[in-house]
Amino acid sequence: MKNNKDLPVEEHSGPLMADVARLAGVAISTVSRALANPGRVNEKTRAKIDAAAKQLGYTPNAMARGLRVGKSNVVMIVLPGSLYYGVSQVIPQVLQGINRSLSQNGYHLMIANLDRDEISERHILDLAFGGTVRGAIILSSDLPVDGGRSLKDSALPIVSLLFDMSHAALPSVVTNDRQSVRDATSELIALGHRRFLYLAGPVGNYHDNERYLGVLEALAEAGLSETAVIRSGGTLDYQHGFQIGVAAAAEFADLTQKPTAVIATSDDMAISFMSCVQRMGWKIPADLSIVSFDGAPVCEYSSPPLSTIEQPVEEMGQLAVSLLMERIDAPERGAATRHVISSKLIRRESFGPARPSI
Amino acid sequence: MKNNKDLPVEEHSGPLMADVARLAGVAISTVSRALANPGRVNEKTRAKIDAAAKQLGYTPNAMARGLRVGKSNVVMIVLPGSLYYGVSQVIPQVLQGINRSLSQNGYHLMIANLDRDEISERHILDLAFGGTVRGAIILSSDLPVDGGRSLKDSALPIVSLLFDMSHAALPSVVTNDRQSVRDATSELIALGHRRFLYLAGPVGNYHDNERYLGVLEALAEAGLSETAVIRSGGTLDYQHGFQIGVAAAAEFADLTQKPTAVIATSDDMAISFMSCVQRMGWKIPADLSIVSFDGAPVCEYSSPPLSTIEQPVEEMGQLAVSLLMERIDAPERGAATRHVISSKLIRRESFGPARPSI
DNA sequence: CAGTTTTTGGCAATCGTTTGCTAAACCTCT
DNA sequence: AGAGGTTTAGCAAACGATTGCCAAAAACTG
Repeated sequence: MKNNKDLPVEEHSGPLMADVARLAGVAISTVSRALANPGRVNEKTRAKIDAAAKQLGYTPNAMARGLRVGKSNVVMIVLPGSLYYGVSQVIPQVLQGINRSLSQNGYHLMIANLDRDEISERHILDLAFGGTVRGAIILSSDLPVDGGRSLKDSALPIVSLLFDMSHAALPSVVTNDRQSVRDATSELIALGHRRFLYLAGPVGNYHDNERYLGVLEALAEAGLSETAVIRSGGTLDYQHGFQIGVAAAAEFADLTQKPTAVIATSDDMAISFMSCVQRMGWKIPADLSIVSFDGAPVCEYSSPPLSTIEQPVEEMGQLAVSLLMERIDAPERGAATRHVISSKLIRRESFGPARPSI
Repeated sequence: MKNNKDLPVEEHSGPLMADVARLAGVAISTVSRALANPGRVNEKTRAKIDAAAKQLGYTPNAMARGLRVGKSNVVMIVLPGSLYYGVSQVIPQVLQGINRSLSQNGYHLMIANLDRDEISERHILDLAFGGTVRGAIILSSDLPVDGGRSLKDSALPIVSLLFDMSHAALPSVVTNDRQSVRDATSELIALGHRRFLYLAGPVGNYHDNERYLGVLEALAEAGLSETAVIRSGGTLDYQHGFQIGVAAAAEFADLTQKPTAVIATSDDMAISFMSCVQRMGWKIPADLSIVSFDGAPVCEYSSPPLSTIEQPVEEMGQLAVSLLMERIDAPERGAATRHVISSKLIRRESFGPARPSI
């Protein structure tokens, strides 16, 4: 094993556990036990070993360990297409929170982008089935499939974030999209608004569904008809939020009976919508109230400052991680619970009482 | 090897290469060669093997392969603290571009957050020295150190992105911060501006240095004194861009001799500054011209639309990846080249001729 | 059909660590 | 000093793939 015959160099990599053992004057198995198990080795020798390891700058080979014990310390996050883009900052904040929590648990974060193409799906499945990752957090309503393999029937612990996938047996961490939009809408109704414009995400999308239902519920509760709200958009993905807002502004300009309040499902849409509509001469909030979703920091600095429903993404990310840790530690496959963390409306100047008449 | 004595179950993981070999009726070494080497095996048997692999849903174990061949297919990106936050979207776009390029090269992306604390530095070094990652792209001007280990003297191929670290023997991909700011400043001078306010990033920061130098160079070229520019900020990190802008607005209000043009080193600062200053009654661009840096999409929708120097971050990310691939393939340790990709000023309504007099 | 080339099959070593085992070494306490 | 209990050494077998080697088999060639 250590008879490196007559090969003088071993440039390939750093010091091995055998080197540490030799320097510390102990057996290799003792080193292994000292570094991994807490109590199985005497304190004095452990100190000796630690010193030797530090002196050599020894770092255990993660792949060798992973291969042996059959597990890795990597978690992957599956992100839909380019959900980056724009301003909403939801994804970066999520990454931030998740990465921090994972670090504290001794895990690393790997990014897997779920584009529509076959190759990215295969990559994700390779990670999942190739033993590279120990668990996954997904931000998408459909799991990748390739050939005979599917994330769904992998033994990998998975937690869904932002999307409610508890029906698919995945523990899910979501915000109360519907309720928070419903509350916001009710508030607008209380301010006298009776006609609404809803800026939609892609039709069929979980968030768009929920938020729109929130609007409808508020209307119903107030005894208003569903015709009180006009849907705009629905074809583009959230990543094209700005375009959606621009298009919606044009649509708004053409309406004969103008709504007095706008509910946007992302800050991007709201920002570009507001900008366009102001350029056309409408006053916010005098002519038109606007409320949007996400809670991007920039909303505070638009003119007027934009009211938005803030998602506690960092907190959600942390919860997702701790759920994942539970699943990893105790792989009992029951109880796909749904955890809701409430968003809250940040009230700013972009909305106010409805204009008396239109 | 395959005499699993009398253990009935092997739930641990999916099918092995041995299973594929058995199903395809070939030897295990043939399977290995078929899946890795392109030409070493007959086309017919390779097809048989592929079919068997697909039927079983076989995925090679990445850690076993990695251990054997001594390399992984993971690249890590080292991000400074929480550079996320805000609106500038530089980081998310960088991640996007890098991840896409890496995927095309068969690599995966791992995120390593370089917070100030010791634990995160250790994590990064564990990744580097533990054989987990094959290369690194860093977005920071200082490399992590822990105990006797330092990224600097690891054999890991590293490429620096956004920061010029060619002096530290790292190939670097940067934009022409200085030149682009200089050009923008010159343009403002040509419009009659003679007094400037510069919204600074943290003092000592590479980008802040470069961009400020750009301003100074433009002033010098026009025969103006350095006193023509007032620096504001310099204490907070870029992640607190909004706060910097707010503080700068207050500072601006107190100035007895007002500048007529503002040069901000990030979009965040510019946005919050503009918002505050407008609220105080100043008109943009009539009273004050503003130009900022980054090229966040949202700038198009502020009021007035914000002029900004757009960094081609996606392109820079791609270049960084291809440089890294070169380093990986040919680990000759020479030529730490510096690659510059030009940013360009996007002219919008936030700047114009200087107000006749102040 | 013999001779040559291409393709496979087996075998075995290897990557660096973990872990079960037995026996030896050490320590503590009467 | 010997009993009883901890620790450690040393050995060896994993983990799942890659790879060099040689012989066997198959496929071509003339």
